[in-house]
Amino acid sequence: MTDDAVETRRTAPATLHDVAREAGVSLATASRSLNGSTRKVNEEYRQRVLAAAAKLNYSPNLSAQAVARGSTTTVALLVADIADPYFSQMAAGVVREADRERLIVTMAATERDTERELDLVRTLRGQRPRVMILAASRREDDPNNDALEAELQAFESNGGRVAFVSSAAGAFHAVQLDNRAGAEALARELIGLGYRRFAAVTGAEGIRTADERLAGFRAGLEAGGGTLDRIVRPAFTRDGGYEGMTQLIEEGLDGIELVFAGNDVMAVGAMSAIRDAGLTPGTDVAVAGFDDIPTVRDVTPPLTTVRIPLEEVGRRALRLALDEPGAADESPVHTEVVLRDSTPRRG
Amino acid sequence: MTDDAVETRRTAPATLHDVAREAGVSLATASRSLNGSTRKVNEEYRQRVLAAAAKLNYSPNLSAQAVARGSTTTVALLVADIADPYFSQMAAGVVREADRERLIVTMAATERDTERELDLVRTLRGQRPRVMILAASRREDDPNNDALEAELQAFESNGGRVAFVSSAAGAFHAVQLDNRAGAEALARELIGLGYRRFAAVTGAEGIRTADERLAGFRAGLEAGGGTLDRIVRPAFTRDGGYEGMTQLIEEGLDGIELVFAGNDVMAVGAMSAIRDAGLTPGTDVAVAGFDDIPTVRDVTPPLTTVRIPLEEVGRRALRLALDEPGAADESPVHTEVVLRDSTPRRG
DNA sequence: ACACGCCGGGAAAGCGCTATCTCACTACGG
DNA sequence: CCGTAGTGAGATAGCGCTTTCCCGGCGTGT
Repeated sequence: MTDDAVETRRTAPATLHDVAREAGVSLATASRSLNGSTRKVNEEYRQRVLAAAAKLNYSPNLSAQAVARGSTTTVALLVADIADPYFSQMAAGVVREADRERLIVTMAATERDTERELDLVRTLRGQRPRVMILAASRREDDPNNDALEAELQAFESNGGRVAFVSSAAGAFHAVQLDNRAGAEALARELIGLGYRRFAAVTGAEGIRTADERLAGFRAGLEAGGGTLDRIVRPAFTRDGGYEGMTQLIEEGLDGIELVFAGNDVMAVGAMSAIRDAGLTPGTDVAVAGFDDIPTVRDVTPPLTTVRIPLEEVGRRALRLALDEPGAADESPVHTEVVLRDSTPRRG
Repeated sequence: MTDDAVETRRTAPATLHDVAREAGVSLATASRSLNGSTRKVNEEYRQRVLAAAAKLNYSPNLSAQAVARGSTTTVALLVADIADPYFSQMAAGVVREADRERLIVTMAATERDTERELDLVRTLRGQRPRVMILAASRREDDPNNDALEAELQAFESNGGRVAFVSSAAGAFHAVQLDNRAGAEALARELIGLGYRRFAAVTGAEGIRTADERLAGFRAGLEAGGGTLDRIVRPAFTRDGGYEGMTQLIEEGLDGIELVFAGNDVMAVGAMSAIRDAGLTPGTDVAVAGFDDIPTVRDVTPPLTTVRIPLEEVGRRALRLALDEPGAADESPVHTEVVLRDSTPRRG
């Protein structure tokens, strides 16, 4: 009694060869019947092949097809953190659009480590995906940037397509998020609501997204006569927001009316910190974020933020990579200030 | 002047053959040098091959490897909705564990459509993944269940591994979520806090997760002398929660002290509905959820819920599929009631 | 000194497919 | 009635790899 006898009989998957034999046709005919070949095939044969395939529970081996065809049906997606709503919303968009194109998405997380990112790009390149979408946040001065660019360049010159999600992506196509303009518009609106004295809680210097948003916000304030009195730069995460806000409170808010968080998860963390300090967000100190992740409608008070249509961003990233260069819409994604109760009009 | 001349020279990726030629060794030696073969290869040759590979920016074609080896390094993951934190947290766990094993994750979303799910399983089977993880919610009586089971059975008999995330998965391995016990424990605790009259807002009948949680909750109440006065069953989503709660309020809460939502996103929606109706969640009517997604710490008041370690669930699902049968830990995942301010002690 | 095993490189046979090429067969115009 | 285009099925040459299998060269024991 061998081990094999114990578990369910393990059989190799049916191959096209098996199907052809079962149907009594040649390999070529079987292949032509099962996937839209240009060649016509006698209807009777076709039916025989289809029946045989069904009978044998045939499932075409995508790897073999990829090797034979010299191209895959795969899209690779790189994000910083899958559990972060910012990225998971985007990923949902990519997956949805990929599905429409009957493409399969492989997903990896850089965990915000550029070394890892480079590694992942190298590995994923082995898949020969049609497209690689890089949505993980870029850092300005990273030592790995050059290597990454080289790797992607190689990928493109081998016929792959690259799409970034970011504001600028060097030589590559990108879905442009106009962080600067969005933050600037937000600042103006807040000034309009009567705020004058601000602080910012945002990610470390060098994270491009964080830098751009801060710069835009500052520009908007200056134009309107507001002042950015304090800036803290903890991690670009929910806990970073909490921590940064706590620090701000401990050092004394003295007069700060509104805290601008570099993204929504930070804003949410900041609100918790405010509350834990015995203050009321919105009333004692206003809070604004960026992204408009779903959660922020449900916190109290609902958060003022800059809306980015994240799912659409994901979809557009894929389209951008798939469509003929030129045909694709490379205009910046439309962002929009959404005022909610976390920034009440100031008496 | 051809089109080719316009864009960057498009060259085929370097093949192992190219590397071998460049290094002046045979194909076999190149192959053996570049991936941990059992066979030893002369250190000098090895270095030559490595250098050649680096020079040519060689990236092994994973599809070709898969065909030649007859096995892949892929894991397929099916979830209902990637943007839903419940699933994205789990996905993050799967991806992390997969990364540890140097496996690549391909991800698809069923959008809660069992037809699609079946389709996706069929497609993904073509990848010949080592593992398929099905985390999308099961429905009790779905007409596609048999076909799905057959498909998975075929996959397993071809040497693939299947792991479900759910309470029961027929013949397949599963990471068990003890929804029933969790909900029952929650009910007991709530009774202990002084609540007696309850309503439930949960997903449609037939969604196994929803049914089990409701049954458990009911059992807990009965044991403790509480009553479940009303049940509404909208969609199993945030908006469903909002809608269900609105309905409850419109029909009159008369005496209901606490609303149990079938999951956290529903609870969050319900809290918004309560607030939009001019009431205060926690004070006017208490709310409890299930899952403990990150968001619920940050809503006001923080939500009482049953904690599921979602990331761990994802990791365990992969381990379960990868490890030798028997070696894997198939005990139900530990759930834990987390009392927060949305259910203050009563009277 | 010689047979014998071991070591490790190279040739080559696949892996499951696709796509090109071949070729028997039909149909049709001159 | 023959030559010539189509047609469409089948044979086959790959695709980029891995992994046998073969074989020459070396070290050892007698």
